Amino acid sequence: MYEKALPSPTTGTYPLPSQSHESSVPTSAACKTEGDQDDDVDSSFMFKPHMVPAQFQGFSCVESQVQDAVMGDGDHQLLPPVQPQLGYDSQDRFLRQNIIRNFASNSLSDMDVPNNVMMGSKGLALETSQSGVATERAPQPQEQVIGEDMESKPCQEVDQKGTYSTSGIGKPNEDGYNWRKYGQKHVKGSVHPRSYYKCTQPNCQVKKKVECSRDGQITEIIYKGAHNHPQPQPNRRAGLGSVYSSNELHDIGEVEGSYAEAEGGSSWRSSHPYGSRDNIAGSDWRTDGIERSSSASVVTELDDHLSPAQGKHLGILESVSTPELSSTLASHEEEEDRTTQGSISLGDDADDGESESKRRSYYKCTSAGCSVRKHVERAAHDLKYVITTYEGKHTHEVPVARNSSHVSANGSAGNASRNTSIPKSEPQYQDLVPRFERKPNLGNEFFKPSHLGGFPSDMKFAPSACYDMKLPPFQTGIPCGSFGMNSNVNGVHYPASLPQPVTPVQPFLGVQRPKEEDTNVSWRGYVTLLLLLIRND
DNA sequence: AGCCTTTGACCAGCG
DNA sequence: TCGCTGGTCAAAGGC
Repeated sequence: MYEKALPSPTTGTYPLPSQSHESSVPTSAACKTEGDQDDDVDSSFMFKPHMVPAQFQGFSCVESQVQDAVMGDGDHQLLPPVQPQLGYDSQDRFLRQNIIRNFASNSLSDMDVPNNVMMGSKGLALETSQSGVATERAPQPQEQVIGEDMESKPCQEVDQKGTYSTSGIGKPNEDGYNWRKYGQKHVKGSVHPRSYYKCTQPNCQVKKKVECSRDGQITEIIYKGAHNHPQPQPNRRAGLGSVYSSNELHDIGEVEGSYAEAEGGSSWRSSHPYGSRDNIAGSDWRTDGIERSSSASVVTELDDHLSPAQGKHLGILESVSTPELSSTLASHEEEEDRTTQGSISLGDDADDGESESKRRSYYKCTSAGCSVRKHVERAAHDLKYVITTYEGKHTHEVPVARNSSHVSANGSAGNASRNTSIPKSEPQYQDLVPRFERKPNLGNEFFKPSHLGGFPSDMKFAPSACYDMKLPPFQTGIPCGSFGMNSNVNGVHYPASLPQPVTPVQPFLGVQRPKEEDTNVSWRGYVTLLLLLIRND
């Protein structure tokens, strides 16, 4: 089971909404290769074709093509199999497995989505930084809408009394420890019941609170305390198949994903506690706390008796791993967060890359009345992959100011006045030049704005900013031209108009940060670049 | 028999 | 002091 763990914490794991209004998107016909994929969602970080919403199929198609280009063997696995590795994010696995179950149990037809719910506009953005193998994520369910409907098909069992039953859904012991449920309450302010678990180890005082949505997804896990014992062997009757090393738990609290990337020309609010509450690079990225909707949020409460050193270690885990971010997103609240949230397993040697890979940021569009969200995360399997999931449909037009500005190579934005918290010189990031001066003739529906961030198809875009691409620098110093980029690789044709990046490229190990100029239209650049990079991966 | 979940009751903190 | 709320206890029952 774990040997097939998905490379991304949330890939292929969300119930997929109907995509009623995305009829313009090429579907399976154009991405037929997707249909050949293995049904085992665990194995290959991919989606069942019938579960892929139309708009995602578009991306899936891109990925398939890309994968063909990369692998050249017809294997449409989007990503290489993930080998079991010690220290792999247990939370990711935990959530992943949980979500996988839901994903597997939910087809599009199973979703009862009210017409007034903009689930159909959920978009999927493919982002890549260097090697360019795109990752994709299924849309996150809008728990507030779908999950609330008891009349819809709840994945979570509801017993005869109408109460929740957490049994069989995201077993709380899937983090590798054995837990005994000692209570359940319906807390105020949450639509989901909260279950209380204790570690079954005699002298272990670790507790955790788990909230599950009706569709069975764990929306929140709060750990309290630290295990004083090694992880038990997975021979218990419950939680079979959940084998997490004890040091995986150190990741549980690490949802403090803090990189953000502004796109769509909209303002975003990060739900991440470390999120870019500042107007990072010009977009209104704000944090609004732990996201509790679709994908789970996991917060670890540090036990009171944690030593200062331990607490310090936590801070290291969350900040040092992403120094760029710390430099740009630090705030007094961050310090506070560090003291209240963290990982449990304190003695582990946290791999910086691994920690970084688990950083998961949530953003909300700050435009009034606009409920669009996006979720940016780094794929767990490979830090080079950044996964952005869009949820909802913008109800407003793209802020003009953000479309009309360009970013200089050093990251300073044209609308620098909005970037008061961000150093104008941003060595970690740079535009991938050249910007497109004209539209790449992709001729692909996938790149319609409506599929890239949920903007209405009739959204107007500022041409001048259409193809700005914001990508992190590459370290290799190898000009893209040396990658042998051409318009036809492995039989995959790439539009001749695709830009030929000429800047040195470096592996992206940092965090992408939002940029004001990252308009929705720049996503085209992302996708285009994706193709370019993957060809030369 | 042991372990677990369920669930109503109880307790403590807080405004 | 009271009511609200979150957290915990413990009996009952299931597996």
